Amino acid sequence: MSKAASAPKGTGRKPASWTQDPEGVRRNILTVAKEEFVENGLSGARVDEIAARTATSKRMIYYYFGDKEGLYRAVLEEMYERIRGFERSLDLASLPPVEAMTLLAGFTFDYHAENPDFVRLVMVENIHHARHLATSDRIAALNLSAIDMIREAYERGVAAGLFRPGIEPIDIHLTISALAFYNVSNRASIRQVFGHDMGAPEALARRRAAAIDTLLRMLRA
Amino acid sequence: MSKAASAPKGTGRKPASWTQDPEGVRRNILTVAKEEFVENGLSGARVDEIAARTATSKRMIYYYFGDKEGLYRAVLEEMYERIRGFERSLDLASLPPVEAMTLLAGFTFDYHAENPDFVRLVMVENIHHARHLATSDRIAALNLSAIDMIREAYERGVAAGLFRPGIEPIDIHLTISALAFYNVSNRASIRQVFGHDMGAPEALARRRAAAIDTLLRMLRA
DNA sequence: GACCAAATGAACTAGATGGTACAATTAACA
DNA sequence: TGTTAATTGTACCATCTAGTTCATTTGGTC
Repeated sequence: MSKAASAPKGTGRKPASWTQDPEGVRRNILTVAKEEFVENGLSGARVDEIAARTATSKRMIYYYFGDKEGLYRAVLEEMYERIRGFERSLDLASLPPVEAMTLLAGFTFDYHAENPDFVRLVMVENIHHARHLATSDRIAALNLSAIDMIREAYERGVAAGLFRPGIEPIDIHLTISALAFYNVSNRASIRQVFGHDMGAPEALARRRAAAIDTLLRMLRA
Repeated sequence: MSKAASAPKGTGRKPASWTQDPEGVRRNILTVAKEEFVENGLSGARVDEIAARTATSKRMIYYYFGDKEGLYRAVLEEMYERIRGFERSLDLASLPPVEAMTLLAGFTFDYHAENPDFVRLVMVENIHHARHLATSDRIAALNLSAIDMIREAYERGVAAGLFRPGIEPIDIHLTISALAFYNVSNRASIRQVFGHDMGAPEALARRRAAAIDTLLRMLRA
């Protein structure tokens, strides 16, 4: 990936003579930082630990990101921008209403299941009352469009007599998200309390089908 | 509540001559600790801060709970035991299937909405991979019976031709919990990203109705 | 009222942690 | 080739933090 990350592996120390690679260093830091924040949260993550696992030094973290919170915010912003990219790639408008909703629910479920890192970071951010989302210009400029996409497909469905009227698009989104989010976010406690492993392929597949089915039943006229 | 907590308010220091009150001190510590862990998580909470807000001293925290994790575990155990108590108070078996499910979904939704502290602690514990739930004997002995209650009501519903067969009780539980948990756990980020305040009474009421309705539609034959 | 275990107070500490000072090296460009 | 801003390395520090030491007081028991 990044030049810096692939350069000196064994020692962890750069040679006396090195080559500049701002972007590489930045990426390398972000990658490691994400893992740390995902695993330990904002308060639990250690700057020294991040620095140690990096191909560069603690000095550079502060050079590029200012402080620990700045680094955390950068990680958060990157993650949300990534989602935004996936979201844009979905073309619900070209599908019939029921298929559009099925696709959206399935995609949302899969994205959460395949990206527990995302789920964990959102949990961490919520523990902190989304204070960093609130103060990030990059995220404010993002304009997540999930709700608009849902509204469009839903209204087509209502017009076609497939969906019952009177449902708020935000409620559709919340239902989809809740079902996708919960069994990733709470996988550990569910396993402890009920002895049920949500990570197992069969459990996951059944849950996926249930999520889609639940959504469609909620929408149907 | 506790004698210790109500004794010397202004100064925070006990008089030269004090009276022993083990249970009061214990309760006082647990109450303050819960607030701190709920607000800042396990890593973010500060033992000194907890001690300062207590009517007693840091010394007593370590005397009664061993270490920070011991205190956290005690808070967690108390919370789960409280849930268990509420759970037992529900008498689904004496209600018709549909009413039983409606009651359970409504109760679960309300409990989460009214106890964001509970939701936040569960989030914190999941960030830590439920490691403390796993090592707690008190919680292992709890035998949460939600699943059994659901199975009983569900099977009666199927027998009466009201519910469709083939649904796993755990899936019913997961659907109920997900819908109740998500809009409390993710309230902050939802508000930032979508500008939608889940705490507002109307939003909450609509969401409550949607949760119950969604569950019943999922179950109906 | 002497004795002892339980309960409590006050001060202290070793190590961790976020952050910095200072200096050196590199790369772009006149 | 000399100048300069952007990058990077090394060593360091002030403060915070979990946990402890040592001594004292209380309340029950014989």
